[in-house]
Amino acid sequence: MANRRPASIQDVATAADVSTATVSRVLNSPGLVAPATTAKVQRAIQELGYKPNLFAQGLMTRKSHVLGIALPDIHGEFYSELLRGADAEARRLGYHLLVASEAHDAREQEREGSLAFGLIDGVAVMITEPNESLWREAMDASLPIVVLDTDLQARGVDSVVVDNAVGTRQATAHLLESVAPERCTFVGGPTENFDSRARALAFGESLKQAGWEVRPDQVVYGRYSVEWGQEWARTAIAADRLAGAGVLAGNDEIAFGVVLAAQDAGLDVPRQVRVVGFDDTRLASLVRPRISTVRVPLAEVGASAIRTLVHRVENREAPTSCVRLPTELIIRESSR
Amino acid sequence: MANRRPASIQDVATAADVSTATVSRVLNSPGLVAPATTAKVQRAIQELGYKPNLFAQGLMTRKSHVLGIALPDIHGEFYSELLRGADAEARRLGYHLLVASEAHDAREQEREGSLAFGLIDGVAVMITEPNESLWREAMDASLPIVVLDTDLQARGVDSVVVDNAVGTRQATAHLLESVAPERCTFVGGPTENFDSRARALAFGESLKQAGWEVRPDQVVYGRYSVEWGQEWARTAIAADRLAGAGVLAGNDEIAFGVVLAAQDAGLDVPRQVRVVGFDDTRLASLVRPRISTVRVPLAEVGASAIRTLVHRVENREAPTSCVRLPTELIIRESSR
DNA sequence: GTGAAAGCGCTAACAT
DNA sequence: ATGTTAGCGCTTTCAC
Repeated sequence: MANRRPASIQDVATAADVSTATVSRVLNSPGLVAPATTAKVQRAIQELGYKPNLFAQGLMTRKSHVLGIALPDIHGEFYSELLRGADAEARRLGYHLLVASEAHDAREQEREGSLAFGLIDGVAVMITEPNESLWREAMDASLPIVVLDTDLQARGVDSVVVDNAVGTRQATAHLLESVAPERCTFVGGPTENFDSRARALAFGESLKQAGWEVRPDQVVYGRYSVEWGQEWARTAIAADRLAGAGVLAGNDEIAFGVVLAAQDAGLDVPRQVRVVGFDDTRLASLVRPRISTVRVPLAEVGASAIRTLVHRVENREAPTSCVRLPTELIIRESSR
Repeated sequence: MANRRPASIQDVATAADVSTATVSRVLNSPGLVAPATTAKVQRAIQELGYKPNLFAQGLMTRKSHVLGIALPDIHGEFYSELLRGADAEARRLGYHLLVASEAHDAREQEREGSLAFGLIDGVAVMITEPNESLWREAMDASLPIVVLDTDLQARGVDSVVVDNAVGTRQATAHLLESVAPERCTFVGGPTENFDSRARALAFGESLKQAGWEVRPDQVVYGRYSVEWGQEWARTAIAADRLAGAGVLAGNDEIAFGVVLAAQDAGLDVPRQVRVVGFDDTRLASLVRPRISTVRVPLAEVGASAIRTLVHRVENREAPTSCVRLPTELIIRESSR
């Protein structure tokens, strides 16, 4: 408990009766040093409980093995799952993860730099809406960067995106099996949100292919919340347009909101209203009726981001990449 | 874009025609330097876009302003909310957060040290079950540490815990208003889990005060999952013991599982079965019937942990503290 | 009020 | 195969 200053490389060198360079070599380029010496050094390291000082190491190598990840929010199934995937992958690759949710104080960040730039080797930032601030900062710092949710490959930035189109098309087609195109609606999240727009677009195209030109009220935007789903559903009920309708929601929460409102109005799901969500979060499979949804491999998105970032960090000159992750319709009780 | 090596303190000193010491003072002890000089230096800093190198800084000061947080898992409403609170508070206090979920590879960790010890100024670790490994490592590193969910104040470790007893008593009393003590059951999480045990204990005591000595089958342990709730409820139904019963669940997921199983068996909640959950996660207020629950201030737990940790970091000699956060019964539809 | 100089602990040439 | 040495960029005495 009477803890002294931790052992330095010099202490080890002295104890093993070699130079600090040799100790360093044993750690960083084994094979460059004779087996006998290595053994001596290892023993000294063991005995002294030596751990390299990461600051000194970073000062020389300019690497910290810490990666930043900036998310719009850190909360909820969605981000939480993404973060889990990122964390696991980072660990697997020998890196640590520094988190930052942008939500908390937009201006505070501007001032100080939300992530410990200078300390991290690279950063994964999720950009769900047009918003230059953070990634510009990163570019300025010429820090390795990968963006989530936006394809910036053309601008020379590694990207990881979700293939919203495929899943949306599957879901829409599925809805069209039992609902006429003019009775289908996409109830999305925020207008500005990239995913929202991409899903809305694919939804519209699918209807068009089915020979129907979408009316404006068939694609609506709101928020990613249960409340918004309920809100929309209530107005639809008021206009007597929910019974017999098919709904593709922007995420599972919205879908659940629609289900709730429908049930409150005495409408049976799926018999009278068919609902499909998006993301395949836990909520969708927990509630009754279980909600059909377009599965998004959230953990894999996080993992891919980290994998891409690490590759960039260790290989600054590699060509810019864009990983596109698949989505897939999961049919449950809410739509059949 | 043709980014050169970032400006160093030396560059600034040269540009401002002062010594590096002065630049350092301007940054770290303003007031020690003349206004005119300060201005000159500030300008140079501005023009060169100078940012102190955190490694060099850390090497001298032995502080990184990075805090570690180790959670059993990073996923789900519970941890996610806790993490959110921690992140916000850390940012507020000028620190960054390095996350680590212990779940992923117990042995991997052992080898390399899961958190970047040596890089972080302190660590908050959540200990939900007896498990020495991580916190022992931290103690060895004589790193400031705060534990969550376990009161280790007596052992000289700052702690942040939740007052399970109060909420549990409230919940039990509430159940007893409409259910006989012999018909009440606590359906907990893992046996080893500290919260589980504390809640079970308080549950037992409450019944005792109501004049009833709990039977062994009135306190059961399992997992923190919907499935476990269903599982337990099904066996209770099979034994015809669920109708007319009151259930205090170890968390909201278990509670929801019980509700689901009850409904599947044609039992009405709350009329025939009264259910109270724990934690007050989003799930509890989303589903129907809305689930009564004992609210745990998760975000505040995270925030408190960080606050305590920062205090310890900046004040190593302060007396050991234990923050006890209140819990509170929230009555919703599932129990009235 | 400011400068000179000594490290913090490490890695990476360059010698040997 | 190993030792010597020169920094990496910063803070902090100690002089002036």
